[in-house]
Amino acid sequence: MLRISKLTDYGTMILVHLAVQARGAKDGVVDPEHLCSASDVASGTRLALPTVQKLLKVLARSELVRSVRGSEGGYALARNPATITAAEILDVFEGPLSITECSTADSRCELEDGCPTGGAWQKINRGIRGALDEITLADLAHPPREFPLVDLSGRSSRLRHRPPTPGQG
Amino acid sequence: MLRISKLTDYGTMILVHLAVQARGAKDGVVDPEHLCSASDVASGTRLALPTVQKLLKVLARSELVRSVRGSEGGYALARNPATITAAEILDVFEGPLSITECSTADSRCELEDGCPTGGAWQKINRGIRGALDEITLADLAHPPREFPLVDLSGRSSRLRHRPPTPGQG
DNA sequence: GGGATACTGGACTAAGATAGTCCCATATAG
DNA sequence: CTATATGGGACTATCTTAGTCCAGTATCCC
Repeated sequence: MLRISKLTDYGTMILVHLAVQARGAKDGVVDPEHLCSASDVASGTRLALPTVQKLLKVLARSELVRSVRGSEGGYALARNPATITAAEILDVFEGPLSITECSTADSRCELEDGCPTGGAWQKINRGIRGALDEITLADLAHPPREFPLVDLSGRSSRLRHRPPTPGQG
Repeated sequence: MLRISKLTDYGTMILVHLAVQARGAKDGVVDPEHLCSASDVASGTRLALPTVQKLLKVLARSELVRSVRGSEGGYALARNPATITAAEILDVFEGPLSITECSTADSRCELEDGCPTGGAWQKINRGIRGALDEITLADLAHPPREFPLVDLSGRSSRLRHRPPTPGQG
């Protein structure tokens, strides 16, 4: 129906990984300052390293992730996961685009006469955004058991992330 | 942020056009049986004729539009616009896809351990769908002044019939 | 200071999706 | 039979996406 790109999906996985690491999932010690290198994240998420590097660069430029350069450097969340919303995450990766081009502020509609739907799409857009504002990264990073999981079928219905084959090319 | 394709947008315009025509906007006579040819729709919406033909074919195969072949044939809405939701419209053009591939039933996740976000994405998805279920084609076809509020505090309520907005006219 | 580590910025390409057009078959009215 | 319209696809340029790679810069540690 409505889609986000794979990269956005991967980026969310990365953020979840950072949140879990800050929580100290590995050794039980909570450390919000814990830095993860791109390699750490790649192995932790099983995503391809170049892809992870690319996405972390994007994240570091946003308000969501901070970076430390140099040896012993790495990435960490810039804010508490509970204050990072799904809407913000999507904005980082997909830009502030709306579901239709006309819903953005700076686009001109060449079909105004034949297009009496603009207002409605904007309404829909706001509704969607409202839904996305209600979910935080902390929610995403929590174990899924606490969530009302909808079992769609007998099969595994979790997110499918195909690890990009590190092809030669 | 989240995008629908241009074709979906065009398709919605076409549906709005059919709804307005059925309402008798042209000559003031309400006629739900009024057939519009693809050419009519193209000139009415100012979209290119081949594109309109393509989209009408898709619509005719759905439950939303019926068609009559042959001379004097054409297209008309198959149901009352108040019973056609935005979610249904998107389903016709974009398929029943969710915002992530894995939110659909028949996809398998190869990285279950690294992907603890499935439940949350589904929650987001449900919220979005709830917003889309609240808007009907009748709403889209009405002047956008007065509009029903989208409440997505809760979950998606099933198809909800809205009385035609009395403000029109 | 020098080397190793790790982020920064951007270019590049292969693959896929999208938008748009066109052709021919089929159905119906007159 | 002919004109009018829909039905079902095939087809192709174009854009977007996903993924990789390279050269540069900052920092730590010895």
